[in-house]
Amino acid sequence: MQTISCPEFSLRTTLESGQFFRWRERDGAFEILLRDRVITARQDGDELRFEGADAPTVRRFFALDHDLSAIRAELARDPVLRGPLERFRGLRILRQDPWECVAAFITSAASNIPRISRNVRDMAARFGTPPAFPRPHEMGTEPQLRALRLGFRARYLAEAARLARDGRLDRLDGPLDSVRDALMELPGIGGKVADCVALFAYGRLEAFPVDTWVRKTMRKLYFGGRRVTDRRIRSFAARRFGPLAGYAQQYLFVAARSSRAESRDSTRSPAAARPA
DNA sequence: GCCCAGGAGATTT
DNA sequence: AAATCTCATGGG
Repeated sequence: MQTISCPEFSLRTTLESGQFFRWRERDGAFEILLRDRVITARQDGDELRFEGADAPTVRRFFALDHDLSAIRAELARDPVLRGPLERFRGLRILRQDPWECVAAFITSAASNIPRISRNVRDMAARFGTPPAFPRPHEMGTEPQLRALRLGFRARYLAEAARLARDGRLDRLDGPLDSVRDALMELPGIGGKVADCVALFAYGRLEAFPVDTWVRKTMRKLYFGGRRVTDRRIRSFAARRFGPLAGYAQQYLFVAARSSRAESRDSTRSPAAARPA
């Protein structure tokens, strides 16, 4: 068991923010599957206690090198973000493995976080070398993936694995738009998933993934409820949040999702109220 | 039964 | 360039 200092960090908020799916809470600790490692971690204030990997690996994955105080200060210049920044204090953008991130977000199409987690777990159990997620050359065929109930995503995953095996995820750098275009050459990766991978795996903090929740909340908060194209939302975010757009996006995303959960909890009628 | 879900891709308008 | 359909599956 090791301990490292982790000021301005919330392990729980970060893991629960829907950017990474290979973790679970168990016996009061978090079990995190990082590449071929099982990391058990527990946060106690500004200290992170963990085992299963070395400190540099853990610091890099949790992006403890990001100056979150400075990021928050900069983004808090926008009054709209102050609530989310405070409420979800300590949320960081992780550094994930590119292929795992690609596979996870291909499955994310028209899905939801619990189901994505299950899909990722199923693929790992079926094709990987436990506890690692399958490398591209280990991935199953389309029929094998369909058997895991991945639906129309099965073909995308099988083909994307082939391209990843050919090195199509290697050395992606340069302007964000060129990284995006390179990612979008893989089937099942459109603009939104490309931005997720750029942000969560390639450390491109200026990427601004526009999903259904971000679209909804951006319309409401910045466009007077008018409907706008995703392209316009992205260019607005680039201008307004600059190189930290991705951080802004993640705080907006969790805030939008939590307000949904609250309204659902308060409006759902108890089972007893249902006619028998 | 209907609707929506961290969409993408193809087709139509 | 925007609107519309389809693609599978699961949960509310």
